[in-house]
Amino acid sequence: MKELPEFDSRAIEERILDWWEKEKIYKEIKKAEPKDKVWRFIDGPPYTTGNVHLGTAWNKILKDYLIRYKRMQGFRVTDTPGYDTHGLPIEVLMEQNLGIHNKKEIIDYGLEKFIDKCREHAESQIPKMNEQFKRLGCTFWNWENPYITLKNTYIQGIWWTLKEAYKNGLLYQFYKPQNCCPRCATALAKHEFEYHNVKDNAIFVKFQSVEDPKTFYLIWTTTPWTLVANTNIMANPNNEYVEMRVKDETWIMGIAATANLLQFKLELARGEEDGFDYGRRFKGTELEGKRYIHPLIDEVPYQKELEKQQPKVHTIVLSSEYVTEGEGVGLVHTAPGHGPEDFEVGMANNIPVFNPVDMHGKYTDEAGIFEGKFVHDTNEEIINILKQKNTLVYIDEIEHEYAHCWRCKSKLVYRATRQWFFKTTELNELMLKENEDIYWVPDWAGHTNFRLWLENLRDWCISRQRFWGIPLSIWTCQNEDCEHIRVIGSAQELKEVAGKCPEDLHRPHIDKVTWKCPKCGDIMKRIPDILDVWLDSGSVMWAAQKFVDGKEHYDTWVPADFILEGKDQIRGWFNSLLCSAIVSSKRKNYNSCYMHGWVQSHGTKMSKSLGNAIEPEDIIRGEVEILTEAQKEHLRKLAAEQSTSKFDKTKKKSKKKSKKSKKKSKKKYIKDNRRWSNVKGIETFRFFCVGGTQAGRDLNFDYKEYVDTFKVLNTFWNMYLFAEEKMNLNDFKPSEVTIDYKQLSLEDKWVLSATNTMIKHLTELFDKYYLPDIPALLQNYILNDLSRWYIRLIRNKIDPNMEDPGRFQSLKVLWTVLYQLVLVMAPVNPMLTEELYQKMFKDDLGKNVKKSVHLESWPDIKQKYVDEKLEKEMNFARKIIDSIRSLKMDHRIKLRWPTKALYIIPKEELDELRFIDIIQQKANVKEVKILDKMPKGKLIETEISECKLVLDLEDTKEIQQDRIIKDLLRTIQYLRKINDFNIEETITLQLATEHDFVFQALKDNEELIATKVSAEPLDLVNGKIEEDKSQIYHEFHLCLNESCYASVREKHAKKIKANKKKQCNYCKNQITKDSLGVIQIQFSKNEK
RNA sequence: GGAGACGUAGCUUAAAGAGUAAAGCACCACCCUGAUAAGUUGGAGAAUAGAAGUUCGAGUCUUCUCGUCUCUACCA
Repeated sequence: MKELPEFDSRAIEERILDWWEKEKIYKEIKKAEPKDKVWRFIDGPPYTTGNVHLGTAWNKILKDYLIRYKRMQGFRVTDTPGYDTHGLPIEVLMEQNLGIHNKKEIIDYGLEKFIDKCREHAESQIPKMNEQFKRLGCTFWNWENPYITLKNTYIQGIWWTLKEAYKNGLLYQFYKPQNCCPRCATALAKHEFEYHNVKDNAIFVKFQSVEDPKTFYLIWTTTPWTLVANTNIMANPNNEYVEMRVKDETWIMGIAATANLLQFKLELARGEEDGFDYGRRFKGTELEGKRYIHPLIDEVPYQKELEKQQPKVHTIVLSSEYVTEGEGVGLVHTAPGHGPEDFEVGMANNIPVFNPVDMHGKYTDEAGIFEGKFVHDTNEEIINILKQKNTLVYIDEIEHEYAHCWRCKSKLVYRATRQWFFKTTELNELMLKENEDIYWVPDWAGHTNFRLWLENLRDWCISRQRFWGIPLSIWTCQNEDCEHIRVIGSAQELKEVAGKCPEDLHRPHIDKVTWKCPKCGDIMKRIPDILDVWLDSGSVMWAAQKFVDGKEHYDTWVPADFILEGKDQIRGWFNSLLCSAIVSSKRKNYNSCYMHGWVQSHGTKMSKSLGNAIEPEDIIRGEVEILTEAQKEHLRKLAAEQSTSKFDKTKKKSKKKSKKSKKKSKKKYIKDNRRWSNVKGIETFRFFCVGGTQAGRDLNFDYKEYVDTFKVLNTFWNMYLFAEEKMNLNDFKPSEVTIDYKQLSLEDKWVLSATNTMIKHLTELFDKYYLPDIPALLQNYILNDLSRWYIRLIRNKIDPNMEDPGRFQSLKVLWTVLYQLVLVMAPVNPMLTEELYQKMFKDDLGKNVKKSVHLESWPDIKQKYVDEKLEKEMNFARKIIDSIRSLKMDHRIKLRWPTKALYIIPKEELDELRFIDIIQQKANVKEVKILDKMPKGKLIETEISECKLVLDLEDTKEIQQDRIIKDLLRTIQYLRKINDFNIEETITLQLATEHDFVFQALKDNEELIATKVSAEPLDLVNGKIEEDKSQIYHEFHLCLNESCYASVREKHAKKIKANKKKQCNYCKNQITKDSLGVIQIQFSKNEK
């Protein structure tokens, strides 16, 4: 057994991490893992941002728990971490770095150069992140060989998905409106939308009737720019419409909308000449086929072309589905190029899809005078034109949620484009069915949240018009009439078909691969699109599985036993995983799934712009900002403001405010640095973050709570320090003592039982993946069962001076339970437990010893030690002790003062009471008796549910002496302590008193005193001594009334000496100068 | 617009099925203490966001209101 260091978590962690590295422990772990028994875990790949924030840390730590646990349970664990490397985030970052603003500039810069930059960036972030993850204690992962989505092998795995989906008839191309990001110039899928509140102008416009120039149709829109592409008006065949007289015109609108628009918005009076009147009412069906004049027909000449192409253009069409009564004006402006519903109705009526907007959100030449303008900037111009034409009826301001790009936060534009889709709607039922079979923690994550998401799933748009991503392996014939399509499933296949395949499968190299169409002889070219990044990680199950049977062979993939991610992955990874698996293989690819929430700080989301982000390094360095309640409140307000103002340019004031507060909160400070200066390192966070919240809920990183956790680990560590010290003092050799169960004391038996029970519960929690309950269970065991109870019980016994014959058995039991605890704590706190294992246990484990605690197995539950009855009895004993302490306190009897007897009077039959000794010791009574009726005497009593508890306060000489000696001992110990005497240092002690009874008490307990305070020699004086200034001198006072002998506190003694009256706490009599006894204490340190 | 939540002491969280509203931290007092930034006992502190209903009985079930959050949408 080696000496343990003081608890400095950070220093210990760093030393252990080095040691693991140096000793190559990970290699040994992999070597020791079995071949067959596999626990298949798949890591959801974080994006290569280069920075591991607290949420990512939490995520990895939770995973690390289970990896370590399952390993101890004898599984081979798939521990390959992953990195997501493709997609817009890096492209956007590279654009910023290069000072580029759009796609065209990227092409000008050079596609190859740009993609190389992206790759370079992604690859450069990985080693950084590896190190950050390792520092969290997530060390024994396959960091040297993570799966990375940009690798060729990985890309081929995705190609396999595409090919399988195509074979299954689930990959198709379609032309329809999609939300597109104008800045990134690509289509986006629905999991890439971010909704934010924006203010827009909503306008009421009147469309002139062709049949009657004084008749107008009223429509309402929040996106004036889509009027350019308007082709129709929709009416609900079942709704009621009305011909309103408005001044000298006839306006046609839904009856439900009239009052709102005319009376309240336009403030017209009913019946007045310049007001309005109700006219003929009729059903929507009557409106079908009515022609109107497009309000921008002069500005957008192409509209005339459309009319020629299809006479139904610029007429009213019917839709009962998409026109509701309550909203707008009952007639709906329809632009099939700019809205899915418009598109659908357009298709049903054979209306051409007019989309005069390009990928960048700019009007094309088909938009006439608007050509080249950005759509969101054109709203105002269009409004002005409409005003001039006198067709604008009213402008309203409306606040609504609008979709933005998840990456660059641009407002999206709905426009028709040709995209590739997975036909996930067709497989919806299968997905729901497969989802039912997934074991979710918490249950509602899967069976409510994810189910709802799946129920609303639409076809997945997988194509993106970007550069940095996996190229779609789809080649089409350039001859438009031919329509030949070839989907490629691997590099090998490409080589066979095209005769060549580039080294690097990314763009632009892959774009150069072409071949002759086998059907028509024209050229087969790859479509220029790349894939939605989400498909990258969705295919990990087979794409990361590089070789099976020595070659790429994807369709043998095995579902993951377990995955674990945050709640944002409902729409993200959980979704893309299941979709990819169903589309390619029609089965699910994960069997159980744990979902956690987000890390919050001070009740709000952590964000850099709010200045409340806490990084793992802050925690490791112990520099976490503590906010006052007022500051927290301010933060919450700020967060609320920011979420609305971010996308609303009108609120500039609040932005300024937030800058100010940023400055304020940037200053990191620690409240009472001295007190918490040890709260450093990551182990406290590892313990805290799992139990900090329930599964699926957000983790509120509250500093106080976090520090609370530190106290648990501090006690945990000190417990080992204490045990190690006692074992060494006793010259105890664990390997030389075997536990003889029959010989054990009851408390030893109890702690063995309690330990095994705890391990049993713990194992159940781990197996059910109820992670958040784990720390609470450990904490309760560490604090309540070991530190505050068992160790206290055996403290006297294992004191080497007491030479108790049972002490070696107890020490062995202590050693055993502490060893078990190290094992079960190893997944939670891998570094601290490693230190303990190395220093305290390794030398005594004999031939079973392992090089590292992480090569050990999870402890078996020793059923022979489990004694439920004993545990119950102990609980009962503790209950009695608590009640007695409370009773003594009520009567101002110090616990230190012994009492003659405790009588237990049962209400009904009691179970056996085997812990009489412990009750006697802890309640400090001379004897415990079980009686069936109240005895007589000087008694006080209390009651618990099982029995009556009675204390007999009758004094004996022994009790009186004890009252003096116990308090005296404590006083001397205290004096030693405050004067910085070490435990092993001895003193020369003089005790003097003039009072005979007190002197006799000292005399009778001479040996005890000498031992307890290490006095060699001890000199007892029956009389007075002179104070020696060179020594430590103290006067101990006591009450001499009626043989009370209770100690009197120093401040009270002073008052009594000054002739003030004071009542004795114990005997309640007045103490005067005469009845105040004194013991003079004088001592000095002995030279060695 | 739709859906899912959430609101319990100053703070952080508990309370299957309806049955006296817990615990930890913080606070106050007393006690204890030679492993412990530890511990004991007690105190103070919540009409469980508000209102109504069902019930012998509601933090728990129902409805509404207020507040907070998340997800989602074809807001024309």
